[in-house]
Amino acid sequence: MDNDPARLPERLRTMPSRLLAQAAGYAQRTSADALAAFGLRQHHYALLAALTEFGPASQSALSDRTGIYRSDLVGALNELTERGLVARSPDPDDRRRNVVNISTAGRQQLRRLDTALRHAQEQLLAPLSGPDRQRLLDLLGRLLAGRDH
Amino acid sequence: MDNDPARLPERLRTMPSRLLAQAAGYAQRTSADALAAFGLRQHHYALLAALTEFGPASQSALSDRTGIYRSDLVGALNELTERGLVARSPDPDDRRRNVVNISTAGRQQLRRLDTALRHAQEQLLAPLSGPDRQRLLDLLGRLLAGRDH
DNA sequence: CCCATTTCAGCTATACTGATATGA
DNA sequence: CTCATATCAGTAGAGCTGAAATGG
Repeated sequence: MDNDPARLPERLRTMPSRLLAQAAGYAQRTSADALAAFGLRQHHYALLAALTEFGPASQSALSDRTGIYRSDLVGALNELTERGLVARSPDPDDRRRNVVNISTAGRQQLRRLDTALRHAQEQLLAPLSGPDRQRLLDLLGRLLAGRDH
Repeated sequence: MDNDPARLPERLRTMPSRLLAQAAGYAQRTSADALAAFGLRQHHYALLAALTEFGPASQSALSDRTGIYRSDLVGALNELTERGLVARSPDPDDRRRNVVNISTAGRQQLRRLDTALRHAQEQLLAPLSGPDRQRLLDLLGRLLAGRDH
């Protein structure tokens, strides 16, 4: 039998990319759970956020503003449309495009999601003091700013 | 046309779980690329690491020691076996079990992977000073230590 | 009988690629 | 003709669930 405590190999325990992955996985799970209570996923939230903050946009612009691939956007927008949270209409100025608008219901839903996500982040960061939270965000920001790819 | 710089909604830019996800994604990509040069993935590395650090083990024990699900382990071990990096043999003491061993070639490969991953982590952390790297790892560790799920 | 181990078959959310039809 | 847009089809790695077969 294996009565050993579940040890992790040192190589894995100390690898920065692993630690980051674990922390991010935990964070994603926490946020995803909060959104799942509304039957939505991260893509949906990102789209609602982009639409309220920047106004109506083409799918191409939404892709740029959320980082969601154009191909994945189609499905996410279909789901938001089914739920009445956004509306797609053809752009009269350029008939290749759709103009996507957030609805009143979409704005209301976004407010609820904001609250739920605020709680999720709070729970997530609970082990860290205010200054430590800021330090963490700062360090992550600097890590990302230094990317080459 | 959309000549706007690719702005991100503030909600997304400032959400801790998003920042973490982005940093982790970048880190994972960097490590995965290093492993892909050898035709391997993270699961393979984790398994080779567990086998060298803790010695031969059943698949069940390997699952505990790497966090890889038993169902996913099967395929990863098949691939390692095909490449001659590990060997599976039935456990004489418990015929439900396989004993997995790392081969000499597996040990050699692991050394090469270690080197490649060391470079990847170095590149990843390049924007941070030594003390800042330590602070980041410490903060992530504390975040993970405070989990409830 | 119940429990552990391995394997198989499947699903999910996310990231990503390539092809196609339509229109600028 | 070339380029942009939206859509569709498909791939990939990783996390996860459930069921089946075998054996303790």
